[in-house]
Amino acid sequence: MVSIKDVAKEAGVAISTVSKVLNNYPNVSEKTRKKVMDVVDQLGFVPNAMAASLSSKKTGRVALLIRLNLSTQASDEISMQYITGAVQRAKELQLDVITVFTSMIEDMTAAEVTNYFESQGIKGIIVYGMTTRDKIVKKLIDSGNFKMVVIDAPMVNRTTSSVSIDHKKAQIDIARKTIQENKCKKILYIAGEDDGYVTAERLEGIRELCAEEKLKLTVRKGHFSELRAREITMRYAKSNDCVVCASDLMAIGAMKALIDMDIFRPVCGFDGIILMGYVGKQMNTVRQDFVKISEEAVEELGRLMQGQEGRRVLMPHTLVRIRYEDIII
Amino acid sequence: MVSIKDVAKEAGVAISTVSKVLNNYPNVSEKTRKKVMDVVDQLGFVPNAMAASLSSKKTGRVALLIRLNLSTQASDEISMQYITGAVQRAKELQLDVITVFTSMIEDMTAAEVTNYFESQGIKGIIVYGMTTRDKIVKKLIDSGNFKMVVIDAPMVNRTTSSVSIDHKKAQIDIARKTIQENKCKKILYIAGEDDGYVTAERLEGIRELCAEEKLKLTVRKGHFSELRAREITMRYAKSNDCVVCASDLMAIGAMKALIDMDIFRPVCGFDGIILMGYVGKQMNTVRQDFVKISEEAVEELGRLMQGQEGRRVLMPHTLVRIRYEDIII
DNA sequence: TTGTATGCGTTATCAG
DNA sequence: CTGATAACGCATACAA
Repeated sequence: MVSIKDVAKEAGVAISTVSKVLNNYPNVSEKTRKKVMDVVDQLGFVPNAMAASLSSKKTGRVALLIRLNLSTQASDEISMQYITGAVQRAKELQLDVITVFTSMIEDMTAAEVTNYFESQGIKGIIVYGMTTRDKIVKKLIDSGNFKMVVIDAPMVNRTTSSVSIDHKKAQIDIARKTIQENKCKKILYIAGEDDGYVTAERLEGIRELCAEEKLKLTVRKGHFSELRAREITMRYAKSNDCVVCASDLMAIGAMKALIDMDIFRPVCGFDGIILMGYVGKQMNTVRQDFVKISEEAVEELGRLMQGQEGRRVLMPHTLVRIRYEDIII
Repeated sequence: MVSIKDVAKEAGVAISTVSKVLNNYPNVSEKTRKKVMDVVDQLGFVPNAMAASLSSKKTGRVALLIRLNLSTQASDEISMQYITGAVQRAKELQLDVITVFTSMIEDMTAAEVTNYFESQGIKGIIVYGMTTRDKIVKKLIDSGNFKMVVIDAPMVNRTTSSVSIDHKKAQIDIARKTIQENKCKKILYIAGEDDGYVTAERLEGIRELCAEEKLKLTVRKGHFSELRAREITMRYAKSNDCVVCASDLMAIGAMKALIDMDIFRPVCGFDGIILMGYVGKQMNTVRQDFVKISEEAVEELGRLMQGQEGRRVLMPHTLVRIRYEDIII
């Protein structure tokens, strides 16, 4: 393995000079800079990241903390897009990411998790799918030991930023569109999980809309489960004229139930997953760009690691209808 | 951050002694071992992985080299399961993984990729979705610089193992089952991509079966594309009585085409993705356990890193029918 | 502007 | 069995 020493020798300069060139120090003559860079290119030298971080106490390592909800198709799709966005942007920012699933740390204490991450040289963490019950993540955030970015949870402090779409507004937008298109009066809302931060925000949205528009609102908890949504629809759809769901998966469950019941009710979902194109009936849904959200999270983490303070970052959403013709490739 | 020095001081021994305890060296008295371990637990000490690998020249870092085919639902699901299996097993084996997409290295030379991985302390690589056109990966394998495990491609040498199901046999199994159940005589086979290793193996399987059973066989290339499969089905299904597809996605495309054509032909797929449950019509398919395959790949990589030679590892497959009732949660 | 020397947290070699 | 001490590859304060 070619080291900085080899480069120094070959270029006829001191190790520290090579280091300075590599790290863009100001006080290096253009001549030596070029000489060094030539040798670097010639030898194909790439600094040993381990040694560099050991010496400088700085690393570019960040962890992606991902909750594997269930093995539903939907969450796989979303998780993969999160990972894709993060890994790509990280590469561009010269960061390297390691992927960690919450299941792997859930039997550790916060101190153990901290030690583990620190031993791995991890300086930043992006949290996907945090719930109100995540005590360990909460402690990590409060400790200030790591720079953190939390997706979809309103955690902000000096070392923590949040990145998400405006869930409340998105829920209002998609529900209003669906309701207006079909002139609905009685809304069945199938909500998500109690412990999800987004559940509360979306619920607030639909409540506000229904109050404003003087619509009758029935709320049931679907726990982001397709099956539960199906059951709820079977039971309550007849006495309502619209089914608003807090996730696409639940919207699919509801729609399939309606088909089986042989009645029509407009249904809208949330997330914009491709699966929506396979159900047969088109539905309105909120499209979140999970890749972009994750890219932005990495970028925000980069800013935090450069000393900036935590803040709330809002990402745009769009209203779409996913058709089979659009997704088939 | 608590270091080995702190532990040594607290335990009243030398740094080297602590190191020996940590690395299970033989020549340490039980008494000092316990004394040291107590302090380790008490201080919550975890060795700095960077420093350790810098010193020992050993690391437990492996890279997952993943090809993002297209943003089709199917490949997201499969990729995510690969990642899940790898990350989980890696954690158990005390390895840490970094995720790399082939798109990120495709504009580099093999030498650059090697330098990059070496600079990151990566000793092993698992390759998912290698094609016959992957020159860089091929060079990586031939160079012997890394221990490698290749999924679904028959690359084996001293430092390289392959892990996969028996694609030929699986294709024969699923096709035979479908053909027998429906007493078919004329088979339309929609194959995958020319540059995929599995494509050739599966094709060999269906050819062998048709020759053996004296069935008429028509082969068309679907390029793993749902749309292409649809088009092929539209054109050739009427003159055949069975559609065998080299992937579930193509099977879905074929089935939807048949429904639109309003004719019935038995269709079978390959992979066992959950999406199959959403199409309405049940189909036979080969189920691959991608999580287990990836776990096995990590384990095999571990063996290689411990000095064992490369070999071919075959994983089991099963024949299934995916119904909506089974996947809804 | 360049070079020398020290240290980062470990492992490993070699005396004791 | 235990303890100094020299690497590992690099960054950096300081000297030249």
